[in-house]
Amino acid sequence: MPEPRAPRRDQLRNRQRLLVAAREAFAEHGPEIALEEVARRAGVGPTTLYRHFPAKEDLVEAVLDDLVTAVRANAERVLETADPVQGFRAVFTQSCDMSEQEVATFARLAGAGDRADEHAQRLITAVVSPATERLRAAGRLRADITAEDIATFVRMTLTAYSDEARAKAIDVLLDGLITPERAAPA
Amino acid sequence: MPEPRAPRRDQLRNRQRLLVAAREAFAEHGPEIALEEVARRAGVGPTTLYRHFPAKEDLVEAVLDDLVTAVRANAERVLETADPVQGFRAVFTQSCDMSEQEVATFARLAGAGDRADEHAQRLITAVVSPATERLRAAGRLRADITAEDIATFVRMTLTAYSDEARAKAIDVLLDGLITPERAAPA
DNA sequence: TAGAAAACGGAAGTGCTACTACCGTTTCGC
DNA sequence: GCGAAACGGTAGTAGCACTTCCGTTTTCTA
Repeated sequence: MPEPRAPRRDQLRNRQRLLVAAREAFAEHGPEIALEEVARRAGVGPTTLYRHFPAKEDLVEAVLDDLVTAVRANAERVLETADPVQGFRAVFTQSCDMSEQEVATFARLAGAGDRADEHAQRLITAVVSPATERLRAAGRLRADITAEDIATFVRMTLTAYSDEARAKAIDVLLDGLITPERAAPA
Repeated sequence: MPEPRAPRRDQLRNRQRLLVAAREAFAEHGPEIALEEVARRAGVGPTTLYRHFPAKEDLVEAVLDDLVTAVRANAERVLETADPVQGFRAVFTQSCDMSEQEVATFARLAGAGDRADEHAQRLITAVVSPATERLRAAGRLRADITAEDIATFVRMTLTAYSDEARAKAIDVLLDGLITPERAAPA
């Protein structure tokens, strides 16, 4: 069977423009904004938008992917240098502490329907999994806590109203999740 | 000026029917359900629904009020009998641990727009405030935590996916929020 | 219990939005 | 340069929030 042809440049360019426009539009107006407005901002026709993202939820998921990309890269970099506890703290904190606009956008999108919710959960789980497992291997993770749980906690903190409340929640959760160092094993 | 006439019986009855129907409908289908369907379930005409709740958000807020009523009564009863720490634990836990259906409904509604979000926050703050202040007065509340913060935490836990993850979050948060008893004061 | 006041039901209509279908035109890859 | 693929625009469908109008029924009250 023949190799499928590589995607055209204008296709990639338009997809990118749509993602950027959607991200901005969602940040300003939330997911209620009309898709035609997103298309107009991106400088493409409505049909092009629907060609790339057949349903609104597809666009929302793609924007969520976009938002998480930077966070994930950061998490991987941190894990290479920090010890398990500090690495976990950093990943957990900065997964919760994206820029204020990003947090607002993410929270609004993650609450925009079951499908977006689940997608956000999957994305965050992938981000926090390595740091969580490393913490567990070091014997410093509270018992019975899974990476899924951690992702849920992160997602929860994103729904906090103020940065202040979010910071407090992060603090309390971290305190409870990281167990104290035990005496050196035999 | 003359006393305004008392509300008619059919008005009150229809309002109640609408609230019950809306609660069920929201629980089953989330807030996306069409209002005409809610009216049909309640056995009233669409115009009657709009007379009682001019905007969909008004209906959502009213249902939230309804859902919180039982929880609040429970909280007040608990506070009269339990000591500050146990009272706080009970209020916090059962504010998070409504019946599974109630939690699902509440979470879906509380995420249904900014206005619903803020309303939910206000309601929960009112419920947890007394228990929080009593815990603070007993010197057992973590520093810098306000009743608003507690309400935020409770609301956060409602967005957890599974009952299991919610239970874990409650556990971790309670551990972090209640400070250990200090030596007897001078 | 009569009569006014108020709530009701139904139908029709507005405006917005997600999404589809069609089709001539432009842009790209080979 | 040629064919395939993506594009843009227009028109249309369907669903939903919300409004208006109006004749009918229910309820309160004197």
